[in-house]
Amino acid sequence: MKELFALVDCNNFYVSCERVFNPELAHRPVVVLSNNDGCVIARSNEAKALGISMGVPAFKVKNIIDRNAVKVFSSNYALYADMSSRVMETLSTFSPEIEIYSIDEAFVDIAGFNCSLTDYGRNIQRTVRQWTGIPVSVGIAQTKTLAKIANRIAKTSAKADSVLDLTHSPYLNKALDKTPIEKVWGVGLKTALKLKRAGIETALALRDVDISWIRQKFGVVGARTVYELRGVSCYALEQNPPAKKSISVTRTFGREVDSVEQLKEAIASYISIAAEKLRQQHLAACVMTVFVATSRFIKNRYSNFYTMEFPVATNDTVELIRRGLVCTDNLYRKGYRFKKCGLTLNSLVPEGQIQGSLFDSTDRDKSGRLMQAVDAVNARVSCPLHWAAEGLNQSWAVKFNRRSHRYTTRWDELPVVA
DNA sequence: TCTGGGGTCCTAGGACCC
DNA sequence: TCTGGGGTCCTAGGACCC
Repeated sequence: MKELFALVDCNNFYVSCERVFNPELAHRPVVVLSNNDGCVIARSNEAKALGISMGVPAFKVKNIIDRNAVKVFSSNYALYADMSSRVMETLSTFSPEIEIYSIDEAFVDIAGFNCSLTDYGRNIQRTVRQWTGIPVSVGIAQTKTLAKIANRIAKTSAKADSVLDLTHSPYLNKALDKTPIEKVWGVGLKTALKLKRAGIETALALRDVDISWIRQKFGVVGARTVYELRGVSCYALEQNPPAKKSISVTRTFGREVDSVEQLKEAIASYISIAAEKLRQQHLAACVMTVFVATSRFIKNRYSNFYTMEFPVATNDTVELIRRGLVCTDNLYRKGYRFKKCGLTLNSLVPEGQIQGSLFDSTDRDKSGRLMQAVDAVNARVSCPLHWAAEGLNQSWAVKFNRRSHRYTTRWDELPVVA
């Protein structure tokens, strides 16, 4: 059967989440910032119109923000994650075949639907809006890449009004022609530059390019993009995401750190987050890489990483922290002001398939029960258990100076109706 | 003064084996 | 003395995504 995708994408998702609980924000310029209130990572249409670009450091647009009374929020990931799952649940009532592609996007398989696809898209849009308060746009096409393009135009074209079906559309060539090459899914900065130098500026030009030339210059990835633009699907719907191959936790400090003790607190605390993720996904890690770095923007720079292999795969927080602290000792250099650190867990294996070792003296049943107990407690309380190695006052912790309430996940932050 | 975080896939090149 | 070539596996780095 022919494939058919609807890409449902939440409009300015983080901003829209803030607006659901704060209606005063409607029609006003709003931005959401990254950790430590560093960069702009979401903008309302009004903020985009003011020329605030994606990813720009907040201090560089301070003037625009002040002059136009732009409302500024720190990231509130607890809120966004919860709103995301509400949106995804709503979508899964439309089709059992849905791929959650990111926090704010999902591909829905609508092959075999006989009704008007535009009407169907509009129905999705209305329902998500009504059930969650989040506005979405819907792009429909035979391939994921084309659905992306349809969605992008749906968002901005007044005529499309948030829903665009590009299957059998007389408008297809025009849509491709007005899509700049760098907006095509899979074409990044580098590839766009190379393509432009070859005179290819639009999605339409890329679709009609000689495929063997593309294959030679841009590899299989480039060729797939071209086929997708031609309506030949190369990327199937992935309903059951494959198991993770790596898990990382990295953060920029709220304040620079120069002592090894504080660096260790931070590493321990990120390891505890990473280990929890491992256990949630029933995985264990064989390899851990810890890294530390000073600011990238100073003269006296230092960054380094240290990789450790474990004799037996583990997801035990205590063991991982113990090993992580050894890594940190190896990485620390006196005299540097560290700005960032983190870790990646690699060579992940399913919990049930851990290879034992002859020389392993750890009581893994016992430590496993401890982890279960900790996870069980933390799932039920809003103030989770911490490990002593994480430190008590954590003066380096990430700053969220303008975070809104976690309306949907904390009893003490519920919205109040006056 | 202030510049995010978490992932995946592909490819080239080296190590190693027969 | 002459010193091949093909295959596999692994890794680092690049590019991309949201």
